[in-house]
Amino acid sequence: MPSDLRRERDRIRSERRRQAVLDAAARVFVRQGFHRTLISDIAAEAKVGQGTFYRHFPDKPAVFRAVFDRFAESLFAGFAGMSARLPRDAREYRDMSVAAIRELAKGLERNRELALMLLREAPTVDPALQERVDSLHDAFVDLARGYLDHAVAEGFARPCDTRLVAAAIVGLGVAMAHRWWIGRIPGASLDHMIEELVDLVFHGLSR
Amino acid sequence: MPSDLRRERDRIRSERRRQAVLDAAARVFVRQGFHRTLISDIAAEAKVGQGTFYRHFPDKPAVFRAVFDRFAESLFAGFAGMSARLPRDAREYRDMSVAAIRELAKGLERNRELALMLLREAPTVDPALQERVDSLHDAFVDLARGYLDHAVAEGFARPCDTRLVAAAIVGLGVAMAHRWWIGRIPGASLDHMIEELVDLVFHGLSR
Amino acid sequence: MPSDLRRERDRIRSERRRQAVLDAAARVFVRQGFHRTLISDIAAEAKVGQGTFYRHFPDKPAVFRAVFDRFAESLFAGFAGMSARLPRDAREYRDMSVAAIRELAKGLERNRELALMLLREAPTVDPALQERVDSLHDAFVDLARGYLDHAVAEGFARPCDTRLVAAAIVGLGVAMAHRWWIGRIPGASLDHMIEELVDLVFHGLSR
Amino acid sequence: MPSDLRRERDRIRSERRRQAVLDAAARVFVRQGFHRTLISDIAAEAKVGQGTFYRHFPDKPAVFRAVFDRFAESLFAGFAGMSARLPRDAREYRDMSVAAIRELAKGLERNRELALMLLREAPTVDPALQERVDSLHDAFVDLARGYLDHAVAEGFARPCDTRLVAAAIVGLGVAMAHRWWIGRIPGASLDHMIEELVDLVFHGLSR
DNA sequence: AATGAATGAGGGTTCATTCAT
DNA sequence: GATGAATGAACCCTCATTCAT
Repeated sequence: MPSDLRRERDRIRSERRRQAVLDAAARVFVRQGFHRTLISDIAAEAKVGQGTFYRHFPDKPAVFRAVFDRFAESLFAGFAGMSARLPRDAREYRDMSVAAIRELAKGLERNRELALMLLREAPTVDPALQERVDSLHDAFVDLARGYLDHAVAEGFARPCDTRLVAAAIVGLGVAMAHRWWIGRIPGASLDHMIEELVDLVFHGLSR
Repeated sequence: MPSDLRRERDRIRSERRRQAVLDAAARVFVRQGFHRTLISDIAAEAKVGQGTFYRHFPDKPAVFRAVFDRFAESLFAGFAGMSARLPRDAREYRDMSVAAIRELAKGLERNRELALMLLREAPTVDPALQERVDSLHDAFVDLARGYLDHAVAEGFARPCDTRLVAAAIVGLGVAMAHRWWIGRIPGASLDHMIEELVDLVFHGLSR
Repeated sequence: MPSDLRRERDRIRSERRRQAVLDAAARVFVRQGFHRTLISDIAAEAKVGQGTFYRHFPDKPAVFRAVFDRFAESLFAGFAGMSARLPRDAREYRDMSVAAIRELAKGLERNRELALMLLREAPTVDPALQERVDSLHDAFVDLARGYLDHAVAEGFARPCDTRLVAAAIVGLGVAMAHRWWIGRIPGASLDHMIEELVDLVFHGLSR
Repeated sequence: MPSDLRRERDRIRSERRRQAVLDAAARVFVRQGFHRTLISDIAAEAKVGQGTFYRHFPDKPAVFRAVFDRFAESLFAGFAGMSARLPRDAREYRDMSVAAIRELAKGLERNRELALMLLREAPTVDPALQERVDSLHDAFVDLARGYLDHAVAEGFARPCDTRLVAAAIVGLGVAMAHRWWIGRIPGASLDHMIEELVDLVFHGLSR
């Protein structure tokens, strides 16, 4: 049945188009921000007609949401492979944290402008987007809290309100990443910054 | 030629009007965000004609900037009276920090929605606004760093990269305030949160 | 009775004000044209408040009309003294024409920018103004025709459709004045131009 | 990627639309003048949306300029075929002039309202338009001067400042056309007027 | 009477969305 | 399905006119 073949080919081509528009949208959003971006800018960047944009996305917030979600997924995908082995003492715990954060930072470095843009713009796009940003944040807090609970249970860290501390750690991390990316942490290497921050926290949690 | 008296009375009345428009703008921005706010919304909220808006502000970004600046000034004004006495030991240092932060938090509580809005919207209004947010942040980092340097000099705190740590503390503070305000730190009192965070940092900086 | 005195003084002062606004309006119209001129421009130029403008003129077209009428009157006033003696031969006729036109030109030279502006702008202000420009033109045609009829009657000029020829002479005159003022008649003295044109016409009307 | 055929068809359709908007603009300008005409008037007259106007012209002065330029071109196009043969004596010269002017007048008769409007409004639209009107005038003066120089060289006309006289002739012609069109030359046929004027000038230039 | 702040209708322009080809 | 011209609602801003002081 050739029509099935044809249909499949069309589906693939359509999906490729959608990705192209999505990529273009991400680039333009990074360059101009959400509110200064016109549908025609995205279409032009993707080298398709404006009508084609509407075949793949119902409106501007929708394509922003798609950009955001794709980024969020890639972020978690980066974590999936990481949490392999649990540390056995405080020292190992600290070194693994440094390594993990370094890895995360390296991965983000490629998309830092995208990440910055999403952090900046998402809360003003839509209440829905605002919610998603907060949920993403929560997800990281939950992740951190899991590690922290383990550390407390194993006696690597002093007992504390782990939910609160996890939130603090994530908040600190996001804030510092932000300021690092916008160049407001001058005269320090990324590695130095990471070590200093991890030390601050580990020291702060030591028994 | 109008009398000086008349001119002065007009100036005062005009300033009152300007404040009324500014207040109205702040309320509408909080309610709807910058981008969903129309000039006509602001004028209606202030109960003046649209033309009156333009007598006092050249455009929407300008009134936003004015709202932002007024808030930033009130923020610093709140600090002016605080930094009276320097602490003489780590314990006093810790207690004073808790007290100061509590005070700050209480002051912000009244304007929390405004603060949230500014934090959220400012970076998408204007490159100039983005810069101002970052500078405000920097100002707090400098402030924190001053205290920190003193603490290290006096031996209350271990030596460290005070610039980095100050940035971390401010970042952590802003992030937690943010999450507290949006209700993502459930089941904890403000006082508990402040103490827990101050302890984390003080512990992290103890010798 | 002091109130009569007072009333008279007020009337004089009001009239002075009116003239000041009128002068200011003329200057601004010359500088910017009718359509680019705001009431506030006129008030500022006259150094009075906007409200004062409306005490003396109901709106913008009205003040333009007043500027126009004042100019038209001064134009005719200039002629009043001129038409003293009628010429007795063609030669005298020609010399008197040159002298009269020279006089007229000299008088206009002081107001040439005003004249140009009125010529340019009046037809687009108002149908009423358009009509007034045409009537002014007609008045000059009638004047010219009177002279012409006399010249034909006396045998200085060949018989012709004097209405048509008078219109042609005035049209030619206005057109040349216009082009002279805007600098499109380069490399000729005013006197040379006048003589050349008068000669053309007198030659054209000679028997 | 659209086919060449499609692109060509679109181009033609777009050009047709542009002409429709241009025609509509000319009609509305004639009816209401430049300054009383709204973009929405033009769009309504052309039976298109306001947005469509902006697809073809950036603003109101631009469409006026286009109307003006199209008229100016058609004016010159009318002349192209005319200046075929040069006259061999004064009589022929006179008759050819009458014929040419009659032809020109007939051609203009169809567009007399447009011509009047352009003459009236152009100088108040834009400094650029003012310049264009003057240049158009100059072009006619140059044309007339060419004929005049030839006439003098051949001895049909007496020596004179041909530039000045050419300017005078064109000025006279434009002024009379204007007054003819607005009905201020009552009781004379067009032909009579033309002959009378040509005679005046020819007589004026005869040896 | 003079002032100039206040007003809001008016009009230019943009741009998300539709739709004929 | 793809295109981009067409649309017109939406919104910003101006400025003639009014009016409280």
